[in-house]
Amino acid sequence: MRLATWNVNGIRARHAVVLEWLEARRPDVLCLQETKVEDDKFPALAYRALGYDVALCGQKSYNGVAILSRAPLCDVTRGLGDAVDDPQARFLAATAAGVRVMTAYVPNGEAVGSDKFVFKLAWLERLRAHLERHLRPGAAALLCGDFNVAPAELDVWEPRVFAGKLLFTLDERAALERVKAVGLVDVVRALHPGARLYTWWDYQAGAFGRDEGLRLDHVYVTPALAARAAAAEVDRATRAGKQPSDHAPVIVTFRDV
DNA sequence: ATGTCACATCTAATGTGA
Repeated sequence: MRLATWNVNGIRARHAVVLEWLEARRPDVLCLQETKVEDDKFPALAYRALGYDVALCGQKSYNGVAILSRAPLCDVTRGLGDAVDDPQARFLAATAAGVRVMTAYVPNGEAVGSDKFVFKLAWLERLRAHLERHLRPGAAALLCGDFNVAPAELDVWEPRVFAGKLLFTLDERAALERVKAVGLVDVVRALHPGARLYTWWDYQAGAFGRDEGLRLDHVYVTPALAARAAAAEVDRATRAGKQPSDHAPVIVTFRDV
């Protein structure tokens, strides 16, 4: 299985780019974040025409996640399924070819210490609790998406600039670490220890040209899947191309899945 | 230095969110 995750920053604004990319790269599964559209306005027909099944969890204007899969999707669940009354469309899970695929768009947090920052930390804890309820030891499962957290110094272009800043605070990194600690492996980092593999660059100030990026998009997998991980890449060419999202696709290949 | 996008709204310039 070849799986990709991509924060597209608006599926309608990115439709032509995503279609062209899908035709060229043909991943088995593509998880999308920040689709920014209600489900009945998602351009699902075009993806179905390319042979992809489509599962959606969207809303008007903001957030929104989707899973596209060449194998039929089953057991689709939307949201974290806890007691919190939360209208934000940020989590979707479905099973594709026997693999439980979960995708998340973690809140950005706006500013350190803000209400949205507090919500972000609480959301990560809710995500951890969801995984604890649903992940089974030995299962083939993965959690991918835009986590809006750079886990380590290697994942920010200048650690001194980012110390204590949004996306890199110790609180955010600890909350993400607790998610991972349910029993998941950061498979891109496992395959590329020591590599600078940014996935997001600010649209402003020529950040991409200067390679001033952050690694915010991650693929976490169970040990069963980690053992089958053969390759991982960040598709920087797409970020460099026309009408880019500010995030690049991350692609992971698993053998015998 | 601010530098950019996407989306919504009293369809044109502005606010919100990232």
